Amino acid sequence: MSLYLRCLGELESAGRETVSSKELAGKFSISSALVRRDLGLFGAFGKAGVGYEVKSLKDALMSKLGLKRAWKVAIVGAGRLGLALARHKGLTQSKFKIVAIFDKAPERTIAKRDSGFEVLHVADLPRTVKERGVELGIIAVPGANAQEAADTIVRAGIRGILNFAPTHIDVPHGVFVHHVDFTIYLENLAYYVNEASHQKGHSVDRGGRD
Amino acid sequence: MSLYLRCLGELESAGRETVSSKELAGKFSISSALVRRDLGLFGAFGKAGVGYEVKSLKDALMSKLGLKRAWKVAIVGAGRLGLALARHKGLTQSKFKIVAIFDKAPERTIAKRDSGFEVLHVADLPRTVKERGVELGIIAVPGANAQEAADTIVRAGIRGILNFAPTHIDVPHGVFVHHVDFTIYLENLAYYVNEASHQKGHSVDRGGRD
DNA sequence: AAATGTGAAACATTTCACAGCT
DNA sequence: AGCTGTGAAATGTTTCACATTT
Repeated sequence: MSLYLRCLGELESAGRETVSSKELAGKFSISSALVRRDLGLFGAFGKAGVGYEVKSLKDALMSKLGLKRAWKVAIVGAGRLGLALARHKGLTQSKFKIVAIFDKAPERTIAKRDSGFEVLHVADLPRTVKERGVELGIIAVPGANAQEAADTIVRAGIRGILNFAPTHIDVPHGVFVHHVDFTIYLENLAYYVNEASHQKGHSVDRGGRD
Repeated sequence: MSLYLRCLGELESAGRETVSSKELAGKFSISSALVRRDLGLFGAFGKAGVGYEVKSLKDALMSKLGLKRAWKVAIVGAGRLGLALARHKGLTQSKFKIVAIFDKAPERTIAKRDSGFEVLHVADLPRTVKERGVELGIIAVPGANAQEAADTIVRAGIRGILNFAPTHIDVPHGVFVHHVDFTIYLENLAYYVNEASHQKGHSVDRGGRD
């Protein structure tokens, strides 16, 4: 639930000192009780009658989520998507630092005529991962090469993978994968839009509570 | 649960005629009973002693999910990400057809020197959406412009949005949004990797059942 | 007065276990 | 024999409601 974190960041830069469970609950359409329980899992910080101190709560969450430090990330696949991710504001402004980009054919990627990214050959991956201390990997290769890419980075010692290829990848026990599948997201949207147009007046968001 | 659909597609192209709930369950590490219940929601198709006929089950799912026809999609934002999505194999090979790409400054996008995508000005969006019958929208603009982009496409009549900007967007009731936030995905991975390295031998995947 | 933290209730999801079909 | 479909149990999640703290 790092959504809370995002929210706290916004509140902090808006200059807020404290926030109540009720207010946080409102932003996600959940009950205030659930917010209190969730935050309780991180070792309770609220003051009765006042709420939670934004700054220290954010701090506690970041500790718990392992975000007090930067994480080094490598991208495999320097095609359009890989390069787009490398320069995506959401990432460049986060705790996640892209420290290397690999491709099977670095000399043929658009990185050359693009903004001068240094794209390394996958053959250099194991060594580079070790040298630069890479901890997470992003797979942005075509589906047909995804498993191969996964095998390579797992062998290099990476234990967290964000997979953008439209294919399921198998990894050994102890390695974590999050699969980002655009098509599935669109299918879900299509489903809801479809339903909504059939049954008029139907609602997915049950409206506010509390 | 369009994950089943993906699975059935694979089975079909592998030439399989039937599949049991047990086999499907294995692919997702859930119980076979749950698979049967899920599929039951779509109006039961299995034959006792045999299993489900792959082809007709896939067909039924596609009907239910509104995927018997193609869906027309527009992308707002012709930056690196927008164009990468437009050409992404996962999408181009799906039921979702990108029929227009918009940008505030189409003449400055890399589309010109790129593969000759026709990028339209956002001013043309309302008209084009109507003319081409666009039903879903993808937002691939910087965070600062995301809300503005959302307002524009909602006003044009689109009711399903896939948001790639690292910002929450507000939409009226009846419009569906799926937010794709790379940073949150990485934060989750970081959390798991962090946990796993602390408590040795910890497992997230409880292992196979059935 | 306004909020937290939490036991107990309500609700939702998942699995067990088995009758019944092919 | 092998599988489905489903009541009933088990488990997990969310909310209610209230005693307690500032």
